[in-house]
This record gives sequence, C-alpha cells and structure tokens, in this order.
Amino acid sequence: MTSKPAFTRAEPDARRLSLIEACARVLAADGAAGTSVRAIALEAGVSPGLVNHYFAGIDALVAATYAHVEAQVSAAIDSALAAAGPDPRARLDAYVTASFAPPVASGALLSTWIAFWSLVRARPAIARLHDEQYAQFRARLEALLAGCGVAPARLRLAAIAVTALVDGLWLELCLSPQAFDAQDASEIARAALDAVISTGQ
Amino acid sequence: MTSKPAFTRAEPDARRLSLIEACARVLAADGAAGTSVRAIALEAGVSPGLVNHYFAGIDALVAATYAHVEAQVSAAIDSALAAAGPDPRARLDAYVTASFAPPVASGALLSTWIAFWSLVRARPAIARLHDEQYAQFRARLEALLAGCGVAPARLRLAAIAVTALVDGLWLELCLSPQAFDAQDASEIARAALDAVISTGQ
DNA sequence: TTGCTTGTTGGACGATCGTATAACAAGTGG
DNA sequence: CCACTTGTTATACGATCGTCCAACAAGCAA
Repeated sequence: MTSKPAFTRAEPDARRLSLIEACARVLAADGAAGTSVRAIALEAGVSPGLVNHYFAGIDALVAATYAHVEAQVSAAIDSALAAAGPDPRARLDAYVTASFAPPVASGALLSTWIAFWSLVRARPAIARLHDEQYAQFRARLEALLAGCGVAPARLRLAAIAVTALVDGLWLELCLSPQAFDAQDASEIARAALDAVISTGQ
Repeated sequence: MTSKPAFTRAEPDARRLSLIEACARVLAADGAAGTSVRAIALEAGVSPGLVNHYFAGIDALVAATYAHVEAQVSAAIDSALAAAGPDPRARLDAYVTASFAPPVASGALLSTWIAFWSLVRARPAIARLHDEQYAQFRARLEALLAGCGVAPARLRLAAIAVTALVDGLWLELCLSPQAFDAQDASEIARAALDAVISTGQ
C-alpha cells in the first residue's frame, strides 16, 4: 500500500513562477489590501513559509509579479504588432486594438496594476520598475509613430499624448465598463492617431 | 492654578471634517496600505476610538474622504472656469491648465486617488461614488465642448476622449514627474482640443 | 455650585499580518 | 538499502489591524 506523498518538489524556477502567478491572481481578486503571504500560499497550494523561502519578502514577490505581468502585456502587444504586418498605420491600429481587448483590458489586470501604482510612491524599487516600463512603452510607440511619418521633433510629445490617451481610455474602460465599450475606445484612439499623424509630419 | 484641559469638544461637523482631512493626509503620505484607524487618529490629534464614534467603520471614513476630495477638485476646476470668463475656448483651456496644476496635479492627490481606485472593485459603495463622479466630469466637459461648436452627435465620444487624455496625462505626470512636465501636458491637451473641435463641428 | 448629557479617552479583545525557524520528508547519489 | 541534501511543512512569535466599551471629563442647564 503506497501512501500519497505529502508534497511534491518542484524545479526552483517553476515554483517561483507558480508563486508569481498565484500572487497575480490574488492581487486581481482581492486587490492590494487582501494580498497577504497566507492568501498567496493558499492560492498556490503550498504552505505560507515557502513564500519567504523563494523571495526576500512580500515586497520582493510583488515586485517580481509586476515585472512578470508587464512582460505578459508587452508580449501580447508585440504579438499583435507581428500579426499586423509591415504597414506602419496597420501596426498602430493593431496597437490600440490590442490595448482595449483581453488580456490587456480586463478588470483583473486593472486590479493588479492599481496595486502596483499604490506601491510606486512608497517603494523606490517599484518606482524604478514603473519608470523603466513606461519609458519602454513610449519608445515602442515613438518607433511606430516615426514609421507613420511623424517628424522627429514632434515624436516625443506625440508618443506621450497617445500613451496618455490609451492609458486613460484603458483605465476608465476597466473601472466603469458601462460608460463606454472597447469599440468606442478604439474609434477614439484611431481618430486621435489620424490627427497626430496629419499634424505631426 | 488652572490645569490644561485634557481635550476640547468640537462641533460634530467640524470634528467629522477634521477626521476626513486627516484621512486624506494619511492616504497621501502612506498610501492605502498605511492607512489605519490609529494613523488617522494620530494625524487628527484625537484618540483612535473617536473614529468609530463618528463613522461606522474605516470604509465609511474612506468613502466620505473620497467624496470630500472629489468635491475639492471639482471646486478648483469650477473656480478656474469662472476666472476664465465666457469665451468657450478660453474655458476649455482653463480646464486643462487647472488639471495639470496644483492642487489637482500633485503626488499627494494621486496617492489618495489610487487608494480610492483600489477600493472600487472591492466595495460597491465606492464603485457607485466613482461612477457618479466620472459621469459628472464627462457632463461638464460635454457642456464645454458644446460651447465650442462640437456637434451633439459627436459630443459623447469627444468628452470621453478628452477626459481620458487629461486623466492619462495627469496620472503619468504624478507617477513619473521626470518624464514630462505640466507645460508639456498642457501643450498636448490643447493640440488635442484643436483637433477635436475642428473635426467635430 | 450642582447635576446631567455626551463628546472623548484609552485600553481590551480577537483576528490577521510578516517573518523566522525547527522538524519533516522527497528525491538522489553512493 | 541507506545516508544526505534540501525543498517543504507547520508552528511560534511579536506587531498591528478594526472594533468595541466602560470610564472620564468638558460644557451646559438649573
């Protein structure tokens, strides 16, 4: 008679990833206030002590989750850009369409992101992560806009403008889904792109 | 020899207001995570028990603080509109200028707002407050845009677009102040208003 | 002054937090 | 088959959380 093992060992990287994914799920479900070591461990199906075995503390785990979620969003957008082909304007349209569709636009991701924002002012390490991520998003958008003929001198402000518009639409789309829908957001963003491209070249 | 009073009685409304203002300061300084009954009472200079005497719980105090801060922002913008005079376009410019200047644009207000957002998905009462506030902001902007000749059929999406742009600029301006400044934000918003007005009438 | 109302205090209570650590057991090399 | 390593568990600890309540005292009425 063989008894069932009390636990199974995992590859360190696989276990770290499962903890990060559990953290993202708890963040999305309960918000930053409900995200504790015990809740994450329960979600991951492990004991609470394991969190501190793999991460220096709860802050380090949240920071790692931030980096992981950001990488997922970035990958989803890159995938949409790759599927759009080489035409510069089609790539811009794919960028905004992907920004307002799952998995980028979802209540769960919003909860996760807000939890990160709430830590930006309190934890310098999180603030640095945010600055890097924001700069990366702007750089990608600058490249897309340059491909559409926006003059180099106007590139910086144009990228800031489009990023702000997309972020603002994404935020309210997730916070108040009844006010407008993804199609409205896409229409607004496309019209703004027309204006930016026509006046910027 | 007269001994100093151990405490002073206050008008109920004045005491409630002092607690709300203390809650806003703690929210701004420490974020949602550091906002506790004891921290708020310490900030207000009263004993912890008084918070539960005036509010049903910490959530009720946070909700009251949300309503109060929102009223302050609304008053600041209304004041800027009143000072701008009757010209519709001048009023729109005043709207965006006020949005990117203190006291609307400040790290403290951002921390407070993020704390509210983090509660929107978890507390239906906060979600309702947010929906009302967002609808009110859009309605005011729709009136301003209508004054500039935007067609009624395009009014709704135009207001959503400008609100999203201003919110997105405000958010990143507070989160990453080194990426761009208030003047950049105003310039971007004014250019977008030109585009919205010229294509919307 | 005296008595009463009630705003206010300060601590108790149980729950839950993050962290640390000793004991346990799964998997591996000998 | 047996140690040995170490991923994993379970628990303990002090701190802090929200809530509650009995006692105190400030200010007003008589």
